[in-house]
Amino acid sequence: MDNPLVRKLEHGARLTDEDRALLVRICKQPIRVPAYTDLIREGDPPRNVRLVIEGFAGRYKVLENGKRQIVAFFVPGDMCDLHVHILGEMDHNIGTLVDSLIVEIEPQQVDALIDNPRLNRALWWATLVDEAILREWLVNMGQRPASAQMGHIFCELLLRLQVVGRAGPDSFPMLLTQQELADTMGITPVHVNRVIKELRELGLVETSSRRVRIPDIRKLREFSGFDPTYLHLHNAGSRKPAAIDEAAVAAP
Amino acid sequence: MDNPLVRKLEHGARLTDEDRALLVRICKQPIRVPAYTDLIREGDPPRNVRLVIEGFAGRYKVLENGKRQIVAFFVPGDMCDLHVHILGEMDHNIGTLVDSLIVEIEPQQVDALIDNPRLNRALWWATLVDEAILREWLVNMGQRPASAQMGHIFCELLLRLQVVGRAGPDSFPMLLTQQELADTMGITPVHVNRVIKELRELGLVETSSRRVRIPDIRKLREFSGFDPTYLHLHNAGSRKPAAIDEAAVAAP
DNA sequence: GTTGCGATATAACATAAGTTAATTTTGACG
DNA sequence: CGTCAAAATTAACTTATGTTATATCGCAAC
Repeated sequence: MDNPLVRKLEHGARLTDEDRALLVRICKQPIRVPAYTDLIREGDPPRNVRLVIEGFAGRYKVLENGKRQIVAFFVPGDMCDLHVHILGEMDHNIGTLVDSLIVEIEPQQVDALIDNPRLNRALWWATLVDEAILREWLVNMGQRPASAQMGHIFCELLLRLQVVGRAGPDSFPMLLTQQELADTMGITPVHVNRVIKELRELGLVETSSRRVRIPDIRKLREFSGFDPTYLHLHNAGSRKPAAIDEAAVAAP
Repeated sequence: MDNPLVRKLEHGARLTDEDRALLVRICKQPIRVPAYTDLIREGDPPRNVRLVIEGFAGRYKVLENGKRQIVAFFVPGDMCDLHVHILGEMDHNIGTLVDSLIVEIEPQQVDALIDNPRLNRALWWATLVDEAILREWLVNMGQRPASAQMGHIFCELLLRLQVVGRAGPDSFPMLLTQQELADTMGITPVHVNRVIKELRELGLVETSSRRVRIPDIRKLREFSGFDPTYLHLHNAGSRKPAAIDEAAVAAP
């Protein structure tokens, strides 16, 4: 089972084979979307729900002065709010950051999902985790120096990508440019570069081409103040899927 | 009708008199809670849902080094996540910031709410708006200088308090200390003070004791980049309650 | 393999915000 | 009305991050 949506939602509820089959059915026929393509823009009426199958996308807002803030990442298995249609107007953009495979979920498919109590629970879990991530990003920006903030983002990405089988035990593909990391962290690209250099010199991360390796996740977690509790991967209502490096999720 | 929950949710869905009566019934017998009292702590299993009737509360996280980040305000009419119980463990604290009146909502009351389609829609609306506020705070911290960030927070508070009838046409009670504003903005209290001084000198805000007055909301909005769209107060599925100063919500 | 361009890297300098430490104001209480 | 502690204010100095500019790298297209 390599469906990222199934892999992710296993953490939110105990699913049956039928539940999984329904999820897999929904992921049929993803659309190929090039990098830097907006799926939906600020001001639009919310259309279909989008799900990332492969690739990388982000939510972002652009200010009057042209500055951009990325407020969330979408990795495989992540979808935008199931209930956006309740809001009359998008207040932010969602766009791909790399070439991606995207599924459009139609309203009646959404209904099929939320009419299923286990899937409904799993989807609520995903919503609550998305909010928790937003809160943690706020803590990250508000209280941590840029170096720790950078390390924290790397820890989070490693774990989230491991959950859906898109990362190795100590490394993950880094498809974002330093400019995009800067727009995520609220700092300049020059400073992103300085800070990555610092992490490299401290032996906390290694960067080869398009990949980040974390030789000792415990050290980087300590350095960054990363506590994975907020990702709620050890949820009571779920089984505990394997394939996540235990050091990455262990209680501090 | 002075029930803040009803006033708020009118913006999320068209309610019937019965819906309102149910909401009012739920708000019976609030508990008096002194300032600086935690309602729930990080690590706790989520208990009852909490609703603020009067006063002011906040969500916050505390770091190892003692630093605190406030990640959300609760004004009258705001409640914490209806479905927290899905998560096994709180990943943040919720506590009062001033003397408050709080309602504890029991699970069967929560069920009564979400079994009502209009209220369910209104509560989903509130959830989505809470997320939108988090995103806007992230933009605020990441991309705006502290002075604009401060102004933005004042604009948001004025509007949110007006919605529930707790603010005048151009002013609202400021019950937070500068330390608390600092913990919200991710800056030091000294800098909060500098920045408020700047806003005062620019004629953008006036502070008398325990109150913020905004003589020209248009100017402060412009200065702060505040666009109230993210609060989704002009929602298609709702009526448009009066009592909000139109300059505060008007499209930019 | 060369070319070209975006991404990364680095340097030198500028500034917003942090730190520490007084001083003054405010408001609760006797 | 006077006392006191917490909050607000201000000053002087330090530092993290921003700005601008230039140089190098890496990879895709030829």
